[in-house]
Amino acid sequence: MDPCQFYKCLSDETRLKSLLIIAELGEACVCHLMTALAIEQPKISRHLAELRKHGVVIDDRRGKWVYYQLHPDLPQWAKTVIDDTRRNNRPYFEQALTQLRTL
Amino acid sequence: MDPCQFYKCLSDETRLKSLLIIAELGEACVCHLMTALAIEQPKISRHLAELRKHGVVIDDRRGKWVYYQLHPDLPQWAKTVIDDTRRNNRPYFEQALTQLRTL
DNA sequence: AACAGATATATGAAATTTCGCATATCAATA
DNA sequence: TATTGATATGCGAAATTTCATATATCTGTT
Repeated sequence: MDPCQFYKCLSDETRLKSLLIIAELGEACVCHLMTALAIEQPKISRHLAELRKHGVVIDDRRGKWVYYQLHPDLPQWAKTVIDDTRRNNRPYFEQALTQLRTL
Repeated sequence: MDPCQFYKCLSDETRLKSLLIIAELGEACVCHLMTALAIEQPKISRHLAELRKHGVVIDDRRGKWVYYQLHPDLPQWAKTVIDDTRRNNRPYFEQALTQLRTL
């Protein structure tokens, strides 16, 4: 995992918030992230594809839904970075979590 | 410190390697970074200006040289991210450190 | 097989980032 | 103050990223 490439993955609001939500909940499907972030489906799919392409997440199709999780082989330092960010920036994605609970 | 903005700062090779070198050594001046990374002066200066603009580093002029350090008010989580990256990706910037020692 | 819901991808335009080169600024010293 | 070494910035071109829209794919159901 090239650190610069990893940080490019985190350097977009849609991707970063998606990752933080996925890390917080353990997993999230596309329709959840659409609601949480209030964005269009192609946009979230394209950003998730980017994260998948670089080994940051894996996808898991269950029927019509596709669930995303952090990649289990993500290096420990990268997991630590995500977790550190998640625990210390709650206000950054709190509203997305709140929106998600309306489902 | 907006986490997405912070990661944008880390998402360029010149900026990331500069930051890791600065974190490793405590401080570094522009001419050191030019040698370490083998890049032109205007390029390194512009990237350092970007880091300064977003509160990631501070500059300290001593005579003709300008030394850069991590911003002392950088949030702890951000310092932890940089340090975690530095300790676990030594090969990523090892050659730059080696080049630096030739001075 | 036809259909509907959920997700992925193709494509071209718009926005942003990065770069190279020229030039400006700043500090020490002759 | 003229000069030199070190660093910063202005600017247009090139490269990269992001987006909206349309369309394709995949799955479960009728």
